[in-house]
Order: sequence, then C-alpha cells, then structure tokens
Amino acid sequence: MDLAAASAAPRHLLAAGRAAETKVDPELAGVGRGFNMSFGPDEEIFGDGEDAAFAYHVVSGAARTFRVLADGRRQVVGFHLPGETFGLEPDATHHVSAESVGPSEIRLVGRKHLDIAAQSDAAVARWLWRQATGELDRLRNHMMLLGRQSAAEKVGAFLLEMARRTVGRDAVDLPMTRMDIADYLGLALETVSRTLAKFEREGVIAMASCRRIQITNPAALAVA
Amino acid sequence: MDLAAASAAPRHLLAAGRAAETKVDPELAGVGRGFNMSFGPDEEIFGDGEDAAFAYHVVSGAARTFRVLADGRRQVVGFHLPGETFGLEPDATHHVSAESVGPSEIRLVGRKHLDIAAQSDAAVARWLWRQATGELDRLRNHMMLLGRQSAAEKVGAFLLEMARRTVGRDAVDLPMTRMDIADYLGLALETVSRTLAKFEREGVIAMASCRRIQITNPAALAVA
DNA sequence: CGTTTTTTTGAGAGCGGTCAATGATGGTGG
DNA sequence: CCACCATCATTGACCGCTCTCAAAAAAACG
Repeated sequence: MDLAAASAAPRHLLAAGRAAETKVDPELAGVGRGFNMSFGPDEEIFGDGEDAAFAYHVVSGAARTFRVLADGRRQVVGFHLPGETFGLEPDATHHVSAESVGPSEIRLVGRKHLDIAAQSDAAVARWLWRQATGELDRLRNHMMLLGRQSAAEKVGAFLLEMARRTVGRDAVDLPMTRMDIADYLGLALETVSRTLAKFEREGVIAMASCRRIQITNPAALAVA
Repeated sequence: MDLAAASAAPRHLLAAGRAAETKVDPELAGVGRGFNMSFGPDEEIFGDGEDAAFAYHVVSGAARTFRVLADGRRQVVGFHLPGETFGLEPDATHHVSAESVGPSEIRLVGRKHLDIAAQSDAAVARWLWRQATGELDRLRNHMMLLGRQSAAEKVGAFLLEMARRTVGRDAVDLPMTRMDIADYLGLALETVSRTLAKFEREGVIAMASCRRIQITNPAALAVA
C-alpha cells in the first residue's frame, strides 16, 4: 500500500559502496529527530550490553554486528549495508556489539521517538514489526549456513546474499575483510581466500580486485 | 513424580519425560481459550510456511523446531521442554517446522486471543515481549555455538544448556535422539556419540542410560 | 617509496565426516 | 514370558576437508 516503494524497489541505492546519497526509509525519515554520525574504520558504534537507545540506519559505508567469546573468537552476526537498519532490540539492551567496517555515515534515531511515532503512525509500527521479523529470519538463515554446509557452500551463499542486497547487479563489492567474512561464515580466513580462488579458477566468479567480485555463474553458487 | 519440586521451580516438572501435570505460564493461562492436544513421536505440530495461528506451550514431552534444506539436510533450530512456549512469530507465518520428539501434550492458544489479552493486560504484553527477546537471544547463542566451536565444546554447551533448563539438577534427561542433537549442533550423530563417550571416559559425565546423563564436572564442559 | 595491513598460496596435521559393523533398547506378537 | 524385529546408539577404520603455521605477494597508507 503506502509502502509499495519500500518493498518493491527496496532500500539499497549504492551501486558500488562508494559514499553517495542514500534514501532513508520513509518510515524512519518521518520520525524526524534523528542525527547523523561519521565513524572511522573499526570504530565502535555500540557495545554488547549497553542500553539500546537508538536505531542505526546506514547512510553510507557498512557496519558489522558481532559477539566475542571469552577466548577472543569472534562471531560476526551480520553485515549492514546502506539503506539497512540495525541495532533495534526488543528489549532495552544491545545483545551484540557493532563496529563500522570502513568509514561510514550512520543516522541515529532515538528509540523513544520511534515508539512515539509508531503509536500515531501505523506505517511506522508496521515497519518496526517488519524489522523484527526480518532480523529473526536472517538469523535463522544464517544458522542454516553455519551448521550444515561446506566451505564452498558457505562462501557461495554469502556471495549470493551480498549480490541480492546490491543494486548494481553486475558486480558485488565487499567492504569487509576476508577475516570479517571468515568470522561471519565460521571459517578460517585462509579458507575463504582459497574458496574464492577456486571459484575464480572454475570460472564461476571474476575478481576485478579482491574487494570487487563479478558473479559469472550464479547457479554454480546455489546450494546443491 | 515429585510435585513438591514442581512448586519450588514452576516451569519444569518432568524428572524423566513421563507425562505429568505442568503449570502453564500464568500469563498464558490467564488468556483462557486454549486447548490441549496430544502428539505422537515425530508427529508434525506445524509446518514451515503455514499460518501461525497459535502459540504452542509444552505441557509434557518435548518438541523440536527445524528447517530442512532442499537436499534433506536438517538444522534443528531449538528444543522445547515442558513449561516453554514456541511457535510465536512476529508475523503471521511460521518460518520453521515443528514436530513432537516423543509423545507429548501441547497446549495451543490462539494468537488472536493472545493479542486481545495483551491489549488489556500489561503482564501478558510484557510476557509476549520477553518471549521475542528470549528467542532472539537463544538464536544468537546458538549461532555462536554453530560457527566457532569444536565438537567437544558444542556437546558440552548443549549438556549445560539442557541442565540449566532442567529442575532435577542431579541428572539431565534427553528426550531427543543422537541424530536430533547432531542436527542441532551441526555435527554427525557419530561425533555426538563419540564425544559423549569421551566425556564419560574422562569422568566429566556419567551415563545412567544413553538418555539420562549425570554431569559430574560441569566446569570441564564450559567454554575455554 | 617505505611501512603496514591485507590477501594469497603452500605444506602438513588433525578433527570430524562417511561407511560399515556390532551392541542395546523397546515394542509386538507368538 | 520369551523370541523377534525395528530403531537407536556405539565403536572402528579410513579419508578428506578445513585449520594451523608459515611465508610471499599485493594492496593500502602516509
């Protein structure tokens, strides 16, 4: 209905991950009261356990959310690209940490304002709901990946997911390091690198640079 | 069975998986309008993609929620023990399938009734909120397990988790098969069996039967 | 242009998966 | 009550994938 634009041609504007203007979700923009912040590479955006006072909307760049185990092992929970929102928790506390991947521009909107807006504006309320659903679904899909698939399947699924979230269909651009990808997929970074090399040898992908990947044969990346 | 223990710690009654009366969450009970159903071993409770018309509350027995990949590989998303509720989705559709593990008694409460009750009763609303938070957290913890840990750490964490959710502290009882556990942890069932055997050789656990495990040295199971 | 970080590539080992056989367990019917 | 059968669990042997360690190559940065 009123959200047709948002759902049909979703929220990703960036063709190549270079800083550019991105449209903010109309529901989020309507709330007003937000403000933008710039973050440098690897800079903390919020920490696990802190109060969740804001929703974070990526304007440009990218963010990662993650948890660390006591011994330092890290599990990246998700990557967040321009046009996407993260950091919304059902309760008042963050259960993951968040960092900027490269330099990024993030728009912060106070939770309080969001909740108020949701009460008077059904579209905002629906949007909040959809965020929660989407996050749950993302997590379950991610779990499928982590638990039962080979390295090739994991990396393949990752590439397809990134491609899906990128408008410039021709080439996926990866703002994150191999290490980030490895911690996202539950692999060693060397395995990620090797798997990509294998895909390239097989002619499934072409790498313009190590951060810019052309998917030549998407079908070969899909799960068996 | 011992009902005294039940009143001390309301949620879990079953010492040994035998049918017994379990107290329903007060918030859920207050809604009324629910009804009970019995399920046989491996019987479907609901399917992935179906309408999510009910909340499912385990009275006795146990349930598993899971997803299957096209090629048959299965990822168990969660086990649900007496006193726990599952099948609540933020939107109107199930995103996992659910089956009864053994014979079980499940109480179904219509979502519509829940939503109505939540509007007039703040306690019910809070309870719904807490369910969502808990599920999100469970999923993220599960992800940590799947991605970055060894078989021993996975099985250890699983045992500790089951112990935490069991009132009869002395011994954990596992209603599910080794296959179920394997699909939950992202391992082969043989690996689960071997790991349990190793724990027993090391004196960390004692197995009264293969479904009933005594944790002798919990510290040895905790993550490094 | 030197320095640092990131990525690639190699060699080797170990963990866990697969295949296969044996041992328990529980339910059913003679 | 016991024999039988189906299911589940255990154990063994072996192999391959992925991790670890190590070093070179490439890219990013000042």
